[in-house]
Amino acid sequence: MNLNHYQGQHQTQSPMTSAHIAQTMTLLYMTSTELLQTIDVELAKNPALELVNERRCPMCGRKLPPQGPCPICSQPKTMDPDETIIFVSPRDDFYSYSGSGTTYRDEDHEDPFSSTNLDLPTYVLRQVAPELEADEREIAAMILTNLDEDGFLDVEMREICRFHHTTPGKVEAVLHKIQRCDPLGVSARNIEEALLAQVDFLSQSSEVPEFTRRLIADDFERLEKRQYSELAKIYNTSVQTIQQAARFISENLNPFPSRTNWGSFRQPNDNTPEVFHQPDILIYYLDNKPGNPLIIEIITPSRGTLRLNPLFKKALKEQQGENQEEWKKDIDKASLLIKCIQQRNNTMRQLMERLVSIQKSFIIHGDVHLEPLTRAQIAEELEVHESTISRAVANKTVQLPNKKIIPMAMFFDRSLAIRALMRDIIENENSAMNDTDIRKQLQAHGISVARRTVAKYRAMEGILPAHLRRIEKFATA
DNA sequence: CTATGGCACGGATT
DNA sequence: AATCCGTGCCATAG
Repeated sequence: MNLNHYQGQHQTQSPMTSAHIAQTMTLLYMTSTELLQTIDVELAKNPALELVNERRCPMCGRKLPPQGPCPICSQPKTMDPDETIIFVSPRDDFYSYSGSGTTYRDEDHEDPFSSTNLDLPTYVLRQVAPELEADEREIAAMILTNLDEDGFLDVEMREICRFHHTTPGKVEAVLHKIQRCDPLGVSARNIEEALLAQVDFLSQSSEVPEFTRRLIADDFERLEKRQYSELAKIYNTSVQTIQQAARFISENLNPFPSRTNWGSFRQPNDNTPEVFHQPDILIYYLDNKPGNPLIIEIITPSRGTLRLNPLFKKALKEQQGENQEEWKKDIDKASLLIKCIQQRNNTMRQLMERLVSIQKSFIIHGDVHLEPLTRAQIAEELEVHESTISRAVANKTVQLPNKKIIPMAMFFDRSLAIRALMRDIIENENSAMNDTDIRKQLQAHGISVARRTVAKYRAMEGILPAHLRRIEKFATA
């Protein structure tokens, strides 16, 4: 409520312009990682914008200690488990909070933000350089300057060899070392290579399911097409084993590692499995104790507080130079950005407030409890345009109390609950049921879907058809 | 003959 | 306007 004071001031002073709306839309569409990059770019080229080394709560404006969220806004008033606390949290420990570990190595204790100040080639070169001989460094430099926007190698091996008068073997060796840097898999020649680098790294510290490496290396095409039963035959193993590996791959590996910190906006039409590393929103129990109130933390990237540079403003007033027009523009742009970021935070907060209150039991108890919900419904309740909600949801990810990172769009999945229920039914079946039987079971739970739809859901969940399940589950019965 | 997957259509959603 | 999703119809494998 005090928030409205804070925001209202700005809004009444200068009414919405079309530029304002346009920028709010763009910012809303961005994930917190992308927002961070945008702010960095803007800081670099706009002298009117200033980053002061002082953290302030984005909601109430209070000064904050160097670490952590606003102690007032994030403080629950009661310990009532029905209470939820929502706050916008300025964070700079971008790499550590998601806990995924795939893209960040502990070895380099550099300031995590060194990566955002450097460009990708320099950042990677600094990591490998100590391990390389002088001639190898030149090769590494050539490799790193020939990366495409996704961090993939965009030059033929032959060309590198010719240029440096060296053997493919030597280039391979350098390439291999580079690929083991952060972001893991950078400079790969294809997705498979990037994934393999990550598998190798993960298998040092944790268990990786059987066949994972071989699947990526030898049968990536079939894997992408999800031909699990075929693969099972080739590897002479059960379909479950293959599915486990596939699941591991899509949950833990990132086909475009360089996008996590560097890449430009992602293409939504990828058919490659999506992987999420840096959530935009965290949901957890207070003190991580189930039963405690839920905490909703909306991440906004910051290393300090953005504001208009007061010196710059003063200089503008005093000096009547010919640059005045330019400077005026800079100031307008800077204040616009600041305002739009506030608006973005505000919208996200309102959205999450509704979303959590509707889907609370999904968050706590799992997939089966997801309420059917459309973006349009939320838009109506919040009295904003549908497209606003669409943008706010698009590309965002949420970390649930069980540490799973899911796309925010999952809150609007119409069939998730049904599919989860279907899973349950099939897991507890006494004999392999065909799709028609499953349909009947679902109907008993008050859900009526067509037989054909059951088949589709089964396929989505990677569950085998009845006659194959008979063999897998009820062997020779 | 039965169970399932492919294709395509239409309505809902974004 | 574009995309997603549930469904019906039909071919085919078992």
